[in-house]
Amino acid sequence: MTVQPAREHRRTRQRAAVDEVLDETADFISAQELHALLRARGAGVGLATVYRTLQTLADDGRVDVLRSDAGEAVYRRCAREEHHHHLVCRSCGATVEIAGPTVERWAKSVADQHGYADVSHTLEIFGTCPRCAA
Amino acid sequence: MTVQPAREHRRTRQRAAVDEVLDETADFISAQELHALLRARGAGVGLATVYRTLQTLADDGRVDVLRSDAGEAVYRRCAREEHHHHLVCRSCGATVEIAGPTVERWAKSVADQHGYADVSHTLEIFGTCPRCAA
DNA sequence: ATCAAGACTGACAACCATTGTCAAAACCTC
DNA sequence: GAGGTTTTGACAATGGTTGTCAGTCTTGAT
Repeated sequence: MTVQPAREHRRTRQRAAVDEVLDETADFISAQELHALLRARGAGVGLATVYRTLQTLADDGRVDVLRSDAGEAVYRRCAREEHHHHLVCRSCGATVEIAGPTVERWAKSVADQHGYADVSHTLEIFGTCPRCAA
Repeated sequence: MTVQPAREHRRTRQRAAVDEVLDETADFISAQELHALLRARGAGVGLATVYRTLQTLADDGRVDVLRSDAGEAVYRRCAREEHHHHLVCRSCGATVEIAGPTVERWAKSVADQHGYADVSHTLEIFGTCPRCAA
């Protein structure tokens, strides 16, 4: 078997459209919002397709997913590939990516202490950004 | 005992029932599960009431809420009142409460660095507990 | 006890994000 | 192009959660 870099999915107009929106959008966006945006923009894409595309991207680690307070899943294309966290503005959604080796180690050690294996964790920080606080 | 600091809600059979289940349950439980459990136990309580009761408890900070991977809200009565986190078994749900002053400070400082005010954060650790790993 | 006021309840409908379905369309390889 | 596979999209179905509203229960006062 030849080395398969990562061409597992086909390039289609719909996926390109979703990708484009993700590139232009700095903040987390929900599948519904993305769908509405595409429709408004003329390049309509089926809702189911939007969901499938986002899910695929998330599975491949190409976008980050987290849950809004309402429990809705929101997506965002992130700059760094490695594991990281987010500092999100509660008011406008402005997001800063955070790398926290300290926390990673801490989480690991806490889990070890209690004998938990296969550890993963979620960590998001919320606050009011400088612009919204003004 | 005459001093009633915060009797904002009435005591009813239904709320007592929900409370009881929460006391007996060490792991996070969903509203649906709680409702089924009550029904099976004979002390039926309306589903809407279960939801309302849990929401009220959560608002009052009497139970912790977090979202399962499926996006379902799950509830748990916690031992400590102060802010803390959880180490949850991915398989059986066994939960350990964790206090992490280090993380609290870290989160605060990260937020400060970026000028974010009014900071809060969510942090949960998932893993496989010793018993499930066996 | 009794009562009135209003908080609480529950069966059911309504919501809404998300997923399943499946025939038609798009795509790639030969 | 032809054939086989992947993708799409309109629509139905699912499932957790919230809204509704008339009837019931608590509570504090009488």
